Amino acid sequence: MAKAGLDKSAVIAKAAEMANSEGLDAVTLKSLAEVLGIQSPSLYNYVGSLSELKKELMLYGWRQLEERMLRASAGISGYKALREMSRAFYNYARENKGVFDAALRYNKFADGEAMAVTAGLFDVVYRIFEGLNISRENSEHLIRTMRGFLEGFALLVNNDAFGNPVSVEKSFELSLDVLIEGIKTLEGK
Amino acid sequence: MAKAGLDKSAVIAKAAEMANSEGLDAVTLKSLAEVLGIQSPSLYNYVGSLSELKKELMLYGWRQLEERMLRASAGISGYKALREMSRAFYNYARENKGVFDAALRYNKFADGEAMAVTAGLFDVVYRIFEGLNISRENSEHLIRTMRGFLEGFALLVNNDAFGNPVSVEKSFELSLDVLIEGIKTLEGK
DNA sequence: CTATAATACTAATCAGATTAGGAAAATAGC
DNA sequence: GCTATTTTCCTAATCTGATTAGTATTATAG
Repeated sequence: MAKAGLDKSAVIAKAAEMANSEGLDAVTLKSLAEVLGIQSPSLYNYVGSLSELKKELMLYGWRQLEERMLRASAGISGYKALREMSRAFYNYARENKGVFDAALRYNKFADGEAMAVTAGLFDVVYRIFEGLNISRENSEHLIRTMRGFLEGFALLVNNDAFGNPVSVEKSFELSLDVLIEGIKTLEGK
Repeated sequence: MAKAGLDKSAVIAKAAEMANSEGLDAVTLKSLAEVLGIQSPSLYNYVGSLSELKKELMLYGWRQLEERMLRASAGISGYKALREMSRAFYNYARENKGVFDAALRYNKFADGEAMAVTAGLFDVVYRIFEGLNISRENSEHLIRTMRGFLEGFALLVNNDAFGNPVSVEKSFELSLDVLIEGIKTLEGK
């Protein structure tokens, strides 16, 4: 029995790949082990349990999302930054359905880990709102507005929940327009 | 073996109750059968499988949501109606975590059934936007904006994903303010 | 009062997670 | 390079919960 030369991050990465191509529920210890060429009990050398694996997938997703969003907003500010970050979020969700699904489903604040992973992101968004002359308190509310919209919209799209043929891309852009116009009324408040 | 006097809707209702009190994942055929006082294989007289049961729970949720939202907007129009409907949605999600969770997770358009259940709701929302002199095309986009926000925000709240102590109720109200101000810029377009 | 359908049950089977115990490969320290 | 330790992997076994098969009993239709 030659060793497979795996490590924890390789296992998570393969699980992410599977989740994206076949759906989060298709990731079982059994199926993952098979793809990795080992027996399922051997996976316990890398993760403590299936639910821990899913949690790792959640953190993996938030890390990648943060990275993409920070990159997207680098060097710009104001509404343009907000828009670019939002698009980066949406694009990631579209291109990584399974991981995004995990990011949402296991997005419990309880354990604090997810919070730590995205702390940098929050800082940037607060700074954007600061630049727009929006009070800290309102920024806290607005972050929730944006999170709610972005996560909900992406979830709906990924679930094919929008039944009619109207362009989803256009809906996303118009939604950002609407949100931004609304946020403008809070400048200086 | 005296018959339990069950029927499909009683089974779904009990499953809903369990989902709300113990979480959607706590609803298994085993646990549900136990609560109903029967053996788990007997459940197959009412539902075809566990996943069918979950789908029924999803439809059950959308039906209740529709009913509450229609009631909330009866007799009013415009932004007031939009606000009341949104609050009804939010309150339902807060008070029925498990069922709401099912409503989101199984909210695939694919099978059309979910669509049929909420068709009446859509009609009303289109009418509200019509009353605001917003074009049909923009209404289609705006419904998606609202759905995205409402579903995402409620999901985040239910998952305790908002880590800081700022009032969530206030965030919800301010979010509605922002959305409505944004929508106002589309009147007549 | 019978024929049929509906509702339960028990006994099995199956899939997948997890645990236990042990062997081979890699690695650390000498 | 050699031995002790750790790591990685395996097989065998257990457990939980879904699902199927086959059967008995209760309700209901006529």
